[in-house]
Amino acid sequence: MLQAAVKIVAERGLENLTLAECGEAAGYSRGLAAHYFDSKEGLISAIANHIVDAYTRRQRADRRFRPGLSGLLESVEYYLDSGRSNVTALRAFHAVLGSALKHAQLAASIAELNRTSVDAFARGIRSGIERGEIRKDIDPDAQGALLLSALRGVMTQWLVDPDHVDIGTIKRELIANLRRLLATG
Amino acid sequence: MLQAAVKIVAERGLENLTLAECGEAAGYSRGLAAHYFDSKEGLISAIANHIVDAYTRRQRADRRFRPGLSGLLESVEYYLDSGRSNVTALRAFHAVLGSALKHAQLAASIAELNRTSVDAFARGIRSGIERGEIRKDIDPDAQGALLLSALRGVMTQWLVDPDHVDIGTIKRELIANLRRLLATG
Amino acid sequence: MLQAAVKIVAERGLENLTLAECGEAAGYSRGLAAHYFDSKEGLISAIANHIVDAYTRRQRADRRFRPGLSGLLESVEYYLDSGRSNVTALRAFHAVLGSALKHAQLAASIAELNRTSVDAFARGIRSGIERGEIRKDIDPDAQGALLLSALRGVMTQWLVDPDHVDIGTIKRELIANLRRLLATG
Amino acid sequence: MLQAAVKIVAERGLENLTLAECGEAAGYSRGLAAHYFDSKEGLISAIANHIVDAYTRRQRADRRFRPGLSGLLESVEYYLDSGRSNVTALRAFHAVLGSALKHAQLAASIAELNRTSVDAFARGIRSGIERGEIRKDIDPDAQGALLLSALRGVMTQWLVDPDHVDIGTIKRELIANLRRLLATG
DNA sequence: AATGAATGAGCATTCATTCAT
DNA sequence: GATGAATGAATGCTCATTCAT
Repeated sequence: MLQAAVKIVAERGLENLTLAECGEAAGYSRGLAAHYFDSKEGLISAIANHIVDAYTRRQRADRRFRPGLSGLLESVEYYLDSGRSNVTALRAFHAVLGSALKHAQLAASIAELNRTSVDAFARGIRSGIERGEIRKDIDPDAQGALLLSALRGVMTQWLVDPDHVDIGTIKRELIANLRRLLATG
Repeated sequence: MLQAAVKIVAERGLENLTLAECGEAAGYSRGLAAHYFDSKEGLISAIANHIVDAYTRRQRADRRFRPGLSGLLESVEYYLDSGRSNVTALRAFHAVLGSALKHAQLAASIAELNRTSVDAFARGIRSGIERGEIRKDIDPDAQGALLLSALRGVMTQWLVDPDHVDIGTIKRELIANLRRLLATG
Repeated sequence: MLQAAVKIVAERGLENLTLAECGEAAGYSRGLAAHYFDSKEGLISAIANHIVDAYTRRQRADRRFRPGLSGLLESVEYYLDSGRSNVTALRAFHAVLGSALKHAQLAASIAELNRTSVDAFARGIRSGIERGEIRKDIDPDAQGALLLSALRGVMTQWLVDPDHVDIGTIKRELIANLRRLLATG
Repeated sequence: MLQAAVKIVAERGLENLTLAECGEAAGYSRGLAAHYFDSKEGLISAIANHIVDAYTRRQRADRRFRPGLSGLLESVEYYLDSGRSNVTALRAFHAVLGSALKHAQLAASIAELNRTSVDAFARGIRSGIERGEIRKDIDPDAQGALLLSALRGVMTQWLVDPDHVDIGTIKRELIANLRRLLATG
């Protein structure tokens, strides 16, 4: 039933999903979603977690982050490519991100997701520093926050206007930026 | 009446605003908003435009973008500082951004806003290139898109978790990044 | 709309009245009752007060309590006769009395009604004492409570089984009781 | 399971008891009550009978009605005292009485209960008459109905407003009334 | 220009009921 | 004997919408 809901969330957002529609889209009765999730809030919470989990799991399941600068750059490329090739999951994920501020419960788990994501980039940067591939005079945490912002922001712009946002060009430019910014010597 | 609605949108999002509440919050009757805006969609459209206008107007009203690299860096600083000092407007603006995908009408105007914003940064970069302050081998449009992404993304992370996102540090790091990336020589 | 609801309450009780049915029974739309009374609780409260008011108003509107023992006996007779001749109002009134324990709000106003009703009988007794028609060695308040109990209890028994409860005989017996109990000498 | 339901009925009334809650309150599954009682109506019927039985059994179990006037007065005292000392059973019993009018099935058994109760008092009176302790010129059935009304009505008033209804005083006054009314000579 | 009455659709929620273990 | 999954109807509640003034 969760999977059936992802598509609806991708199309119309988290709060426009109704309990009845959720049950019917999964091939069950109108009342089943309410029976399982107890309340609208419970449904939103469950769906949101599922969407976030599915999105982040995909990022990591297919490929392990490799250490060092090249691993970081690969993960950046992969982030942009996988988003572009799976629009439904991307839209659903961004719908959840956009609803975080309206639901205290969601805000907490999105805040945690953000910290985890920033941390993953920061760890990649630190491993590059240890290897001598990345310069020491930068702040890994701040750079991680900026990198996550850039990646999500590019996808946001692309979702709202795919014809005028060239992910390919932007991706190349971002990779070049990172090389210039981070690479030693 | 528009102003009274901004606060509500900042707190509960664009679609959770009701026509009656909108009228009453402005000190009028429950029916006035419906009378003015005809329909819910009309209200959403008007409020969204007002929020976007108010937000972008603020960015430009106080100060004119100065040309060249230093003007670009100033505008970056100003973006982050003004967002942090006016949370209501910031939340309302991001609420509108987050609702863009669910409303075809909104999507068009947000897409235009994005193009305009990216363009403003791109023009700043080009003016820096003309002055010889910014290197030539970068793509001004892609860099504009990345810069806008970074700025909005940082504010998004801060809104959802202000205690764990240090805008000051990130701002310094971003400015340093831009100097390294863009400056000639 | 209140009047239309009384009949339903008399037939099926206070809590089995639905907002939609209430509006339709009054010749309006299904949603009007909710619009007027805001909530189910508001409806119950309004209807209950109206039923109690209508019942007690009838008791006093038609005839003023006359002072002294004869006035008291007249009011006792009238209570039993008017209940028997207006079954709908009686059933509605007893439905409200029976629901008092389940609704804190109702409990308070029924408690007040009880005090007022007991007081009215107590005052009648005291006026009889002053006139020398009623003996002094009784407790007017306790007698008032007992009298109210008897009157309501008789009607309750009659409502549930009209064929086996002979109000006429009981009324005569009650009047005779009161003469023997209260009369001086 | 029946016992577990009595408490709920005492608190929230007969029809606000749900089948699932009934099973869970007894420490079983949500579905057991439905399995035992088949339907909601079956549950209400069973619970109501159990409550009435438990209440009347208590009245008679501890003590046998003794014959004559003194036995009658004792039973009156016991009715008021036992109700006051076991509020849950009293509330549950009155909840059933109050629901009688809404359920044809219940109405029949409550009508029978009323006849039986009135009859018990009438028999007590008749035994007093036979002994020469109670005057002959009264109607035992009507007096029984009035006595039952008084007892139940006092408890009803006390339940809804225990602070303003003094059962002790009323009890003494009622006993005195009965002596004056019924005693020969 | 502004208000308020009235409507009706949409949705969350509760709960009796059925059915398969 | 007992449990749990699943259904669908009933209902309270919110709101956009319309209309009359």
